[in-house]
Amino acid sequence: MTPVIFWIRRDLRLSDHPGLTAVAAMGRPVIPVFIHDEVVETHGAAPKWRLGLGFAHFATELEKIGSRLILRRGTALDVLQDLIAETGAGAVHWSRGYDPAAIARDTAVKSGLKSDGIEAVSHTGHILFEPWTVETKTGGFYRVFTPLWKAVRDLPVADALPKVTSLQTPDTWPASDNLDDWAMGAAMRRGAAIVGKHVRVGEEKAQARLTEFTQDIIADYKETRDILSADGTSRLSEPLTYGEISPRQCWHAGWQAFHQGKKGAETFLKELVWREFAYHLAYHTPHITTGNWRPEWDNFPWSMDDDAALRWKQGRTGLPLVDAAMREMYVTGMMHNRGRMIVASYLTKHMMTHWKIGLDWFEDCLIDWDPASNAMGWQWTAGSGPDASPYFRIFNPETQAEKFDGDRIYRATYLAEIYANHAQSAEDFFDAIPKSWNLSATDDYPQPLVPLSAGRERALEAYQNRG
DNA sequence: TTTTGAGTTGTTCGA
DNA sequence: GTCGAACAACTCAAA
Repeated sequence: MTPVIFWIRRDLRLSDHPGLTAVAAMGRPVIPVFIHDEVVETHGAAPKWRLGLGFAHFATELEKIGSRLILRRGTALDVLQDLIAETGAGAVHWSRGYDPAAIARDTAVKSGLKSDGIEAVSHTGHILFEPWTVETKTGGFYRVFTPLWKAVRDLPVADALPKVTSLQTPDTWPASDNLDDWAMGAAMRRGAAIVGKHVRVGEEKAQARLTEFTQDIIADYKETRDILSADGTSRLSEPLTYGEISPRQCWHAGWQAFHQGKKGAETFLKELVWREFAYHLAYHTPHITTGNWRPEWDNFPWSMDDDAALRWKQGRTGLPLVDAAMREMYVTGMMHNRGRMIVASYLTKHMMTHWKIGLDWFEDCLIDWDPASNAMGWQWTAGSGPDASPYFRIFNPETQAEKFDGDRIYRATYLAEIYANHAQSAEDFFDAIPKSWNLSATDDYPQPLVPLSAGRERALEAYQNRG
């Protein structure tokens, strides 16, 4: 009866957890371990900090069912080999990842363990449909969203599994690092206390949000999800990122709402499939996370990380809606979906700045950062990605403000220079930012960094003449 | 193999 | 103010 190591990564839940359910059923002691490994090492400030909150909370959930979460730091394979030597474990199980960094790490771990004679098993759970199981009629993977949606929307999805309520414990627990020593929030110079007011950590809150969303919000989701100041989106991206809720539970809840006649549910289900699409693309074309998905964009005259890009990061472009959205992200760790499109369009089109600058900044700031969705979203906006936006689709931040923030509530929440001390969030921004930015709430609001009309014309011409 | 229809999220202009 | 067309051409998926 040798112990089994369950390697926890982005699957911080007890409900509908195929891997954990499988090891619980093996009748052997289970040692859950989280490794601060080579992938975690590279995370941006906010995702890393939020991940720390996530597994600290999950550790307490494991303790409630009589288990523990062992913390170790180092290269994943080395740490696992050490733990196997210490505990006599004969197997390591984990939930599969699909982005290039996870795949590279896990491939090395699997072959290393197998050559040691250790059983290494990966389980499903992070996405709905395994990328290699969804194919076009001619045998390739989908490069366009709508055909993928039509292909998967009626596929069977297994029922959610019941919550794991007990795990056998080993005779002696291996030593664990002290979480505080890892300083997961060390790079959060923007003030974890401020962003901390907005995070929702753990499975219980995720389940409650799914219930609230499918009961009260989903019916009008198609319309209200676009209103910037409304509570009209699912806000499930944060727990989905860390596996605090399973996509399968979201899928079934969405279909249930749909069958109750809540029309907006279909739009929500499509959003879940967009998440699938991003992971399938990351799996089949891993370069999507690092370079232009369409190589013909490699010679486009992008600006890089210059003073203009800094002003975009600071929310000082002079376009109120762009700046409000950038500050929403800085203060809350989240940005409304429509805000993401608007700031991305302004950066890549009006400013003609490389999407990679935006991708990296989002990776540093977003508590719901997801490697696959972030890459797909930026390339979609820039036009360099699959199923990309046509070159002439350039968001006008003023028109968008009229349509989706007509009452100015969203802008007023975050822009102290224009809407003086209107809301706590505007003050929080100036408390959170680095001193080196040298910004104050009483500064004059700047003129537009790139005027809308001229910027649009310039982008249209450059995009048209590409290649 | 060839053909056909379609393709997340927009803006502007002119009738 | 409202509405349809133009903004391009190409790739993708399926028949």
